[in-house]
Amino acid sequence: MENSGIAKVFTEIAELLEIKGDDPFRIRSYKNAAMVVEGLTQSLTSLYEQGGLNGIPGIGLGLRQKIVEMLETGACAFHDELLKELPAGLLDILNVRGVGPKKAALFYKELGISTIEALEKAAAAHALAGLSHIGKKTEENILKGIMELKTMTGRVTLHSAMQTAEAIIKYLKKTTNAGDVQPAGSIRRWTESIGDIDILAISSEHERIIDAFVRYPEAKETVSKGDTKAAIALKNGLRVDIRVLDADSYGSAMQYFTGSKSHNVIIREMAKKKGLKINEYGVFDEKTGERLAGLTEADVYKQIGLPLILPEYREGRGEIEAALAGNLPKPLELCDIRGDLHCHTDESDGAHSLRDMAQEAMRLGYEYMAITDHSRAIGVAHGLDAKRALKQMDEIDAFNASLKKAGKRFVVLKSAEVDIRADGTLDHEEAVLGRLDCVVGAIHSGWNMTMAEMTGRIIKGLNTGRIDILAHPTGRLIGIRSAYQVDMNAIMETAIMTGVALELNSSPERLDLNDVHCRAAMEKGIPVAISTDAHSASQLSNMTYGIHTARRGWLEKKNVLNARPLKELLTWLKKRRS
DNA sequence: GCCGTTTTCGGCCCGACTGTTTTCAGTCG
Repeated sequence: MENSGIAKVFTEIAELLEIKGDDPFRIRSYKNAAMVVEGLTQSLTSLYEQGGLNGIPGIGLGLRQKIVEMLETGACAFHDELLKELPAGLLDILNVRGVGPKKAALFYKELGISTIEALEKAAAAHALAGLSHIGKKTEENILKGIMELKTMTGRVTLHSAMQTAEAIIKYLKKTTNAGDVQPAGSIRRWTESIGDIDILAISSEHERIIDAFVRYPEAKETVSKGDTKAAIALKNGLRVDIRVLDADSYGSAMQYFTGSKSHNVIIREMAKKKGLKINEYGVFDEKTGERLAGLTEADVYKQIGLPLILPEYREGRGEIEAALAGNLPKPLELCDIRGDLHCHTDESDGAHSLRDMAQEAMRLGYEYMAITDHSRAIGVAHGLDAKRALKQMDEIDAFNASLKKAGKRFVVLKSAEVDIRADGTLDHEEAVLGRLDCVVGAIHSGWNMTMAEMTGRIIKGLNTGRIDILAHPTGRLIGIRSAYQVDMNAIMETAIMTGVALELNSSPERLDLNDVHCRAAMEKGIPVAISTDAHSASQLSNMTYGIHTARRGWLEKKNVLNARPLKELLTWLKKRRS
């Protein structure tokens, strides 16, 4: 079993125990374990083989035994037992907004409801009202919740959520006198996809802000509305939460509202041990009630003996332990990037010429860029055959010469995004490969290959010794296409052996490597190339998404191939060719 | 079920909003 499968079992156990009304703290342990497993940089299988299952925080004896059981047998007896007691359909019912474990248990016990369809029927027939604490309004909300589930857009890319958030913030600033309105939550942590948008507004006129918010023209309905918080559902299906607080609570409010939940739970536990209480209003002495901090986030962290932890690190994945030990990564900055190593021109499927792309790269302050047009296997992208590739290289040489003559300190690297064919061979001949400064290998076909086939294909490609960077290593498109089946651990081991760098593709639809893979690469000492895969000049600025994803993976400047100055990069490339 | 310079037993984050109630349970983040 893979980590994600094990995490899913733990989540389901937690949910089933909730429906059963089990000990809430036991439930929390299972939920926490699911998140811990999800954030591990190594597969549990390999940890188990190396005897490394001990010492994972949040995984004690009981959970460890269940992990071993799942690795050895592929199933968890406790999970199976619970599913014999309770129908699996109850887990679906929990996805209906407004229905939690208590109501699901009530409907099941009293009416035998165990599927969403049955729940919908019962609500429509007014069979629910009359049960304890259930009235007409609850029935309406359940029907609404089911409708919402059916038409749900699901999660959206960070990029799309940011645009929506910006529009709402602009509207609020225009229509009210809010001092400060900012995105918080997962947007501020730069998670790869967003389930709902969180906005924090600082103002003393709470009511005015809330009123304006629920009247937002793109809002389909008001989900909830109170004195300090409200929620709306947008016409596009996204949900937006707002919280309005006074200026002196800015730091604590931002800290609270940025999350993540697991990070905040740890922070508050730490505070409690120190006799403090942290909420969105500030940090308080638990005994005297005296307010000790709240104006800035740094003050909040300082009260519990921590330095300010950047939002990207706040996932409850060891950042607090690292902060205590003074081992937090030095945050990567956009200005650390010296060049882009994956860009297309109108020679293949890009929109702009070599010259236009280079000019934009220079404007961004880069020292270099690699032009990586497709190889011929990508027919739809007008991929280059040997003749065209060699001709493009001549053009790049001439262009570089003209830059040098003009006194410009900028170099275009002769490069290509070469397909690794289904049989593991490369889609350019030696005459082309031998003349390139930098070779980016990529998979663009055969999505249905088995894990063994795909992994073998990529490993064979890397073992040709011709590939310098493996582009978008898992091939996923966020919310559109899941990653192909591939053993990333084996790929990384091959990358170490062959000295190949892995790409963090900064396109908001890709972000591939993802954060967890980035961290694994960092731990293994594999250099990561943060590239945009730009198909137009403006897409070169997608680098920002790569930077923040890299931060989420704890990458530092020293881990990033294209944070190296040109001279060092060329030395690295040359060494690989000798 | 986890965890420990207050504890190996007894703790385990915190608050807002809704709908159902006559003071609060359930849900959510």
